[in-house]
Amino acid sequence: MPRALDPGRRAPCGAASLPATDAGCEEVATRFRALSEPTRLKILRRLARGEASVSEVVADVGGTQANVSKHLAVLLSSDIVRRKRQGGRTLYAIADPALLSICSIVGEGIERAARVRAAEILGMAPRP
Amino acid sequence: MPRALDPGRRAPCGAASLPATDAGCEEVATRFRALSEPTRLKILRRLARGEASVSEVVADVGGTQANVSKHLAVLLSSDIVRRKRQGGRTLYAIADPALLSICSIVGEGIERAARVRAAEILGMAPRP
DNA sequence: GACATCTATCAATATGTAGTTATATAGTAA
DNA sequence: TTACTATATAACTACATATTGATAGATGTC
Repeated sequence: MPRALDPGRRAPCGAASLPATDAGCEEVATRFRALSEPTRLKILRRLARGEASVSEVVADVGGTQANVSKHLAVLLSSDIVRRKRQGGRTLYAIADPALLSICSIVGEGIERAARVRAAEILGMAPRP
Repeated sequence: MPRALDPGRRAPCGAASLPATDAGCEEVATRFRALSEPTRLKILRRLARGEASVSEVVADVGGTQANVSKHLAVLLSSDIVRRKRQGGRTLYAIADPALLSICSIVGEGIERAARVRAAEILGMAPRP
């Protein structure tokens, strides 16, 4: 049984938290791993503008068709994108709009960390 | 110059979105990669309960001290945790509370996908 | 039918990284 | 000083995966 039925169970309190179980940690880690490749983020950036076929993604992202197709398969198996056949083509689209919020939060965190680091370099708070 | 000053630039519209530049994609991917290991999520789950020394994290997460220390170094280099020396120990703490929201969103997405998959298995909509 | 296009997958290589063991470094206590 | 504890790092193995090229399968067109 490769997938648990209660993969993302979290702490009972209403606040945001990390997965409470080890199995939940593994499921969440798997999804983060799907988002941990620059090429896949570029693919998602293209799909954020609307559903697209594989060749359209290739034209936008670059690289070989085989590589893009495999990355799309990874995103599909993680339920990050969905696909449907349209004639001879396969149209991919983002399945979970919450992904965009996630990437925004991460981007903001990077900006904040960069500001902190810049302030340290400028002498406001020397590194311990 | 290993780090850009504007790593997470996003689209001008107020809505959440993916990084606009390729460099931004790589920075965001690096941070997602730091979150893509179950052991590191377990470490963060421990740190979410409060700052802790390396040996305390080892006692909670398991594994060898060397491995936990290396994972903490990965989280530190991604600005996900911060550390300070206290006598002979090193105390680690979560640097960016937004991480908890991110993990919650991912966990909810997994739950939603599991519900959809369960509904498909129960015959409501056979897989294409 | 033959042919072209689009997509998925296979095989092979190269790179990255998690884990272990052993060791080095730093701080504390005697 | 020596001894002990806590943490970081180096060397190594093993495994996962990103990438490419070749190819197979499916669909549409002639």
